Amino acid sequence: MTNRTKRPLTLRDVSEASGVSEMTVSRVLRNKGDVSEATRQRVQEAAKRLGYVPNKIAGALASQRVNLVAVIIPSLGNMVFPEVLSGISDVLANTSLQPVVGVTDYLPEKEEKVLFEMLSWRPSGVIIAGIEHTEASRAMLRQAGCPVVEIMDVDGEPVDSCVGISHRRAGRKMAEAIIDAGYRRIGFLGTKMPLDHRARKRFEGFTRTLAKAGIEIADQEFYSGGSALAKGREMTEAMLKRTPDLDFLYYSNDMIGAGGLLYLIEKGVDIPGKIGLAGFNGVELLDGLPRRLATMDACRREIGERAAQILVDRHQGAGATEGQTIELTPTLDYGDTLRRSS
Amino acid sequence: MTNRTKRPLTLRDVSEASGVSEMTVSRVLRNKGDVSEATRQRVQEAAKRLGYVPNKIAGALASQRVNLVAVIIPSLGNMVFPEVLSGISDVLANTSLQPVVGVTDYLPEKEEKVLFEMLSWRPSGVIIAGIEHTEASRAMLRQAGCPVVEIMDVDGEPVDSCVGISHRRAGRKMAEAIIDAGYRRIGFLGTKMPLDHRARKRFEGFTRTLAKAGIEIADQEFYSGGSALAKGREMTEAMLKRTPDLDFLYYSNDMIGAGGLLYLIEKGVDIPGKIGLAGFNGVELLDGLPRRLATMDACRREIGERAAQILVDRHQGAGATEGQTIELTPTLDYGDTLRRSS
DNA sequence: TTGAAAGCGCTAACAT
DNA sequence: ATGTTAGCGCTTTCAA
Repeated sequence: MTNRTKRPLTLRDVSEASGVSEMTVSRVLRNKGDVSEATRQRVQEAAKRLGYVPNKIAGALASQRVNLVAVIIPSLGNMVFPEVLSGISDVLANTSLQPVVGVTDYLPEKEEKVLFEMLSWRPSGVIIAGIEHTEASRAMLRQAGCPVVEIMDVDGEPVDSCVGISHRRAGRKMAEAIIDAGYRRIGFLGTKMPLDHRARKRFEGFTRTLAKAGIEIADQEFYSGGSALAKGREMTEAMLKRTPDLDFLYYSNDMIGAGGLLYLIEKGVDIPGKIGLAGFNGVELLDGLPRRLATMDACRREIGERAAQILVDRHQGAGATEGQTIELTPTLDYGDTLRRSS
Repeated sequence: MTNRTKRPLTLRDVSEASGVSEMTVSRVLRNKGDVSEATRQRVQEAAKRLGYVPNKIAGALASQRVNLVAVIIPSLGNMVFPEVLSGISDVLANTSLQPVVGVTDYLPEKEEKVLFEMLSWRPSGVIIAGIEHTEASRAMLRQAGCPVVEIMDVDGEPVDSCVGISHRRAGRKMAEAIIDAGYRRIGFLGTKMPLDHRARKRFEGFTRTLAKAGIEIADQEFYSGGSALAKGREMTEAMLKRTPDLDFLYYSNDMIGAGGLLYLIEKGVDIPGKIGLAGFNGVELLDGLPRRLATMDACRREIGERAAQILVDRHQGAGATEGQTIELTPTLDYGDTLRRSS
């Protein structure tokens, strides 16, 4: 009934057990080519009885085809990438393609390593977060011999296809909404991550737009490590102690924003009257908070879906989409913490 | 300088470019066997210049060795598995083994599919969440021909090795603490997930222990979908409206517990005096809440580390650990929402 | 509809 | 220290 030896079963074992040639067994197992119903039955019965699991390594080598899509992201821990992944999975679920995830921890050298490792499995496509890579990584992507989609960010020069939002524009949009609402003494709280280019670009777009309106960031603080919620609370307290006349706090992500929000609610501060708040990302978590934090949706799910769709299309020969860039538009959610206008 | 053809480069290309035999090129690229410094230089230069990326498919087939560890988990969305993964990654980072993640969405059929798919790549080891699997899955695991570690849960019959906690015991422990603290009118709020066996076991251990003390669950409610935080808030409100005399709420996870906590703080309810609360998991998120929810640490990180370590040991021939079960002990954190004793 | 032969790109094992 | 040979387990291609 079962395989007593430790040697994994091969096609040959199924062939012998069913009295059908290896080639025909292969055809049955892949549903390819014409096989008589009788033979098909016998083969399937034998394969099942033995508990045969095909060897994709051999199959891939022989067919020069690998149904894997390399997905390379910075982290699994912050909610944003799992959502992108789920968009990717959903689209690929209806195809023969399978996502394989690699994590870089926001480290360019690790990205290089992971990329090299994944490319050495000759995937059918690559989805990689961000548009900034080392020269070596870019070279690998160019020569991968398969479609490449850079995601999340469109501010830069993609190697091939690209799906994302403009984080500079997102920062700008938020700045405009804040100015329009009449806030003038603005503080910024973010992560101390020189390698998070998207957060950096939002910050740049934000400050630049304020500057054009003659406003300078009144105070700013960056953190690293620890629980984002707790950090948001602490940083907010510290900043308001230092600069009590602030009337708006812009957080680089929703989690620290939520921490700040909880703190201010506790203190009984009038939001958004005395002080306004906004984060970034539109994480579902926020739904349960006492008040809804203003935020901007980064289109994470859709980014995953569109990226996967590009790979699926190109996998099926539609080379038309080669090198295209899709820019999505994040929507601003005023929530309960950002006035509509002054 | 770069590969203009779309055909991926092979060892042979590097061999020709460097004037060294394929075999020696292979040795250089794998740091295996004796190669003179001079040859090594030439080969490495050529490989780098061409942008050669080795073909692991061919390598794996020839060597009958795959440096992949299949990691199969139900979900990426709820924080607990990313932490397990990071434990696994950290341990494997110092080895030649690489984790590859598959997600089952808590669906046994999908688990079967994912498992089959991953085993067809002939991984060097399998780490799979849970101890309940379909008969077909168990058969595959038995015959995988590589070490298998089932994680998270030890209440049952593992196929091979096992690392986790006893969720029944965890439920019992929480019940005991609650009883000791003098609470008597207890409500339970959880996920409507018949397939989340660990939540089910905690619930069983919990109710059974209460029953022994002559206490019955006074009210209970299960949800599915939506934001956990928001659901926790809504369910708490609904339950207290329905059964106002409850003096304790036990949540099947920290996120809904946090939702309930925020709601009750808002209402100005005396916690843990008038009503006590507890969740499960010890998620870092909780650190930023106004008060610390009582919870129980599920040893997620350590589970990942120990499981990976078992695979590493067995990969290096130490068959001694075969079939062992490691039961970790979750620690109870009283936080600010569970009295110490009556 | 089925089978036989020839690789896929690499590495183990054995020369030299 | 380097090269040669023979596969790994499949699939492609061509023949029957």
